[in-house]
Amino acid sequence: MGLPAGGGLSLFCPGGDLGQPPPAHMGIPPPYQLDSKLAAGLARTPIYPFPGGTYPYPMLSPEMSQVAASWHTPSMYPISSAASGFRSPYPTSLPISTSSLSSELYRFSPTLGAGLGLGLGPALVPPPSKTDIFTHHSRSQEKSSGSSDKPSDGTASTNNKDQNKKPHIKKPLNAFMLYMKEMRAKVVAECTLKESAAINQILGRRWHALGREEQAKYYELARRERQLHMQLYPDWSSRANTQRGKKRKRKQETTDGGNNLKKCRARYGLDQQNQWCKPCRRKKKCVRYMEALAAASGTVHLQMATPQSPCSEDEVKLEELSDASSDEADTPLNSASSPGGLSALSSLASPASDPPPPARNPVGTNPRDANNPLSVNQLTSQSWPRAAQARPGHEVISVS
DNA sequence: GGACCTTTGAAGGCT
DNA sequence: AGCCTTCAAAGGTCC
Repeated sequence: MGLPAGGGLSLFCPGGDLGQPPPAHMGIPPPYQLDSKLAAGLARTPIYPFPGGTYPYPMLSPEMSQVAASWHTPSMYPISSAASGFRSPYPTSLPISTSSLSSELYRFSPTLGAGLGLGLGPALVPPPSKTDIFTHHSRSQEKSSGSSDKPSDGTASTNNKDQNKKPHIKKPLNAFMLYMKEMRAKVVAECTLKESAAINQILGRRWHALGREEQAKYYELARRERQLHMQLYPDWSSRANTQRGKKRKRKQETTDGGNNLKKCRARYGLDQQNQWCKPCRRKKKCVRYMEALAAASGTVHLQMATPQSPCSEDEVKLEELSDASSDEADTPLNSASSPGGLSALSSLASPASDPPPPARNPVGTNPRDANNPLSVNQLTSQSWPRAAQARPGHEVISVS
């Protein structure tokens, strides 16, 4: 990678000195610093030409808010009808007390967001899209429930059908999902990107670049989302979704130890597809990774790097990972300029699935990271969190 | 038609 | 208690 490793670019999460830390559940990360590698990674991807790796457009710009607000007038969000085209997250045929819940249905109400002082209400209620036109359960539900035949039709009949079929009640959106929904269109428009995977990477970075206050808004919205969801579906639990017979993803069905991650993509990124193995180019199982797994033979010795700083530890981890992959490819993962490296770094610098307390230690100094002896799974999971997520079998990176 | 990718966060299960 | 897994959204891509 010919990218400058340095550049002196460091990204600081603003708002580090906010007087009122958000609730622990909000998972607001502490001010984090991305090292030069990550900075380079942020700036690297030619398909995401953000100057300096940062997104040049402000969050929730007035135009955006106005445009978004114009999408929904109060009449557009009848709770009992999705015929307006607004994508209701909840089956509209449910007995919802609009009087009691109207203030809670911020996703249905353009005013609640503003009432919260969040300025996000409109953004959470984007105009209907082709897949977004019917319900919160636009895709998988339509797929699973077969209700996609007439998504834009009146909801009453369709919902009755869904009710008969015990419609799939989706999880409430978390803060990041809300943020994604709001910002995706902008990113798509500005980057002329359409692939969600790439867009989500950008959104993930931008999410971390958000200030605490900005993130707090989304956490608050997510919290209300959950509250509303609980009110609407008191008996619902996320487990119900997993038990509804919904088809598991293929990667989870595989019995290859869950080690079917597309490693080349993660390691080399979209801009280095020439480094990918052939199966990866065809979105198949990564043979390199499978070979590495076979070579690893299940014994791994990942030594915990002495965390001098989050960045240095990230670098060490990346070097370890690059060492682990050195037998698979010529280009190690030391530049962090690939989405994989960036992903790893970005995830390392993120609260990820471990929402930190407001005063959470930086990655690597977190008691969970340093004080506790890390298992291989832990370390690999931290190094490649999403990869670990996609690997039920907890793939092991051989470093020894 | 469905899985996959990719992101973060929430929740539940498991150890 | 802590870790792990799954699923939320999105749309292009591949099989």
